[in-house]
Amino acid sequence: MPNVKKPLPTDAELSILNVLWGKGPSTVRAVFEALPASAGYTTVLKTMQIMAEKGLVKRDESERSHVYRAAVGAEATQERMVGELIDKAFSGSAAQLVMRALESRVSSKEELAAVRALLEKKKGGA
Amino acid sequence: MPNVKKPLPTDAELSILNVLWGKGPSTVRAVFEALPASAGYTTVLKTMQIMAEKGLVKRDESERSHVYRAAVGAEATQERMVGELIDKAFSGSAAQLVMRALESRVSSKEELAAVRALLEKKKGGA
DNA sequence: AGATGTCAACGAAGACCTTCGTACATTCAA
DNA sequence: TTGAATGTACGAAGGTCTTCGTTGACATCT
Repeated sequence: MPNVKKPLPTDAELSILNVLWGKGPSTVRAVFEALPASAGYTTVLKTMQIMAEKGLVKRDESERSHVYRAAVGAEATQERMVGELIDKAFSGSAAQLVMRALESRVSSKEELAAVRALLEKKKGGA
Repeated sequence: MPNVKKPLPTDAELSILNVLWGKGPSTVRAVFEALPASAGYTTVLKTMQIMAEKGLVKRDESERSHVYRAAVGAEATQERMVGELIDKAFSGSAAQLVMRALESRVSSKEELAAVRALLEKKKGGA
């Protein structure tokens, strides 16, 4: 389906995608109001227009207030961004990145348990 | 000692830091030749000069060929970069990033074992 | 109808990054 | 001493990203 390679989102674009992923299809105003206190309305609008050009979001223009929805998945995007960081900063070693993240950031018991469970699954599985 | 906050390295800067971290203090030419096939010599030089201004590297000018060494640690830099990604793309959850990395990238038995060992240490420790 | 508010569109500015041409100094060899 | 090689320094171009002012269309309220 994705016949064209979509670029990774920039910082501003990612913060907008986070809103769309959380709230579903939204108008520019809704996104603008959901954002902490960042930029002005026209800045958000402009960024979303650029995102539409890039294919990161789809736009429904049937109403006067256009409705935008994410055109890239959260998981796929996270995966690509992590992969990029692994290649750039960890010589391609996912395990190194994982250990650096676990060492430097405290995680709750529940989160650590989830990671352990995933590791067990990988052990048993492939 | 780091009285000023050093910015995170850009992509080109990070590739240079990777060389310095691996080979130790080096001249521009040595770095240039260690880099895959990326940019021209003056591009590498310019980038390293900018890095010196930013405080990412230190420069020894006592010889005609200046010798540069990394002024930021590999681990600390990796830690900050991972942290930034966690905040931007994973709502601050390190565990989520870890799981995404483990799911999407194959790791060797040894690497997975190392991650498990780290988790056990965290379990027993704090 | 006229005033007011909301919206998309456009253009441009400012910051940063990457790239490289050019200039100038130094070293070394013929 | 002249010329080639090697080095730093400088400046500028081209790209991307973020930001926002302004404009014109449309809607709504009085």
